[in-house]
Amino acid sequence: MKIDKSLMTGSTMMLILKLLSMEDMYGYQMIEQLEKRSENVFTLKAGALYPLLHKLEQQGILTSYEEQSENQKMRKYYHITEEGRRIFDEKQKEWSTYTSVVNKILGGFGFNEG
Amino acid sequence: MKIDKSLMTGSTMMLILKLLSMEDMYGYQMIEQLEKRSENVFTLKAGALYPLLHKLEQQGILTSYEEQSENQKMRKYYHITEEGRRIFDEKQKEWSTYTSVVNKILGGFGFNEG
DNA sequence: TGACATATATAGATCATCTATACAGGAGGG
DNA sequence: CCCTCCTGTATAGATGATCTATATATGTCA
Repeated sequence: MKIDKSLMTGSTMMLILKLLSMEDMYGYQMIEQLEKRSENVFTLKAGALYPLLHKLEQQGILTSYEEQSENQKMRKYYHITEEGRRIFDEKQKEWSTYTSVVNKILGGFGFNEG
Repeated sequence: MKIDKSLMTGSTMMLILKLLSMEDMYGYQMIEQLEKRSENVFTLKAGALYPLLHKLEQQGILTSYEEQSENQKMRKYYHITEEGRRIFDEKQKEWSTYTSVVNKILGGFGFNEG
């Protein structure tokens, strides 16, 4: 199922941090992983990802290092910092609050409740 | 708890349609309701709401009519159309898909899964 | 040779939201 | 009396995250 792109605004960074909290990854790999793990719901574009990674690196949330792949191609791996893990925890809490509030509203309520 | 505004991008319209699927409301009332029902998580700004309502009316998702309040002040009430209810159903399904996919990714997964 | 996948990168467009501001009437305090 | 705040709707311009399009470079497969 394809979903409205505007819905994922704000959760992209959290998902990237989730991936990196498990293992170091390079950009292209993150795109593939998100697509596969989400059953094609998330098709994050390269033009959105790379600027985001650069920004997170500038903010000290990620660090990067280069490594050659088997076929001699350069890959830029990203690693989450301690600060990054702290931010990730925060984002996860925000996500939980946000979704539970929306679900509560969607669940309906009587007119005399509040 | 205050959450990142970018998270709510995309769900605002759905929440407005949810409110209107229960009863006709005027703009200011929607802002108050969302704030109250969400325990201050959603503080939708007037400058965001009114242009959105106008757009939804243009698209045939809402209709509007004017009514005087007790103190003679004009209020513009909005009513959801059949088309609007159809769109709302769609949005709810998207929301459900989106959150379950994100939660699945956040739930973690082994490295040999897919 | 030509298309396609891998891999990173930037420029400019789009779109939903924000802040700031405007108008207008009523309530309350200094 | 004036100032501020609350109700109520509205628009202009800024912001910020994402998009599309494009660029570069190499490897593979037909």
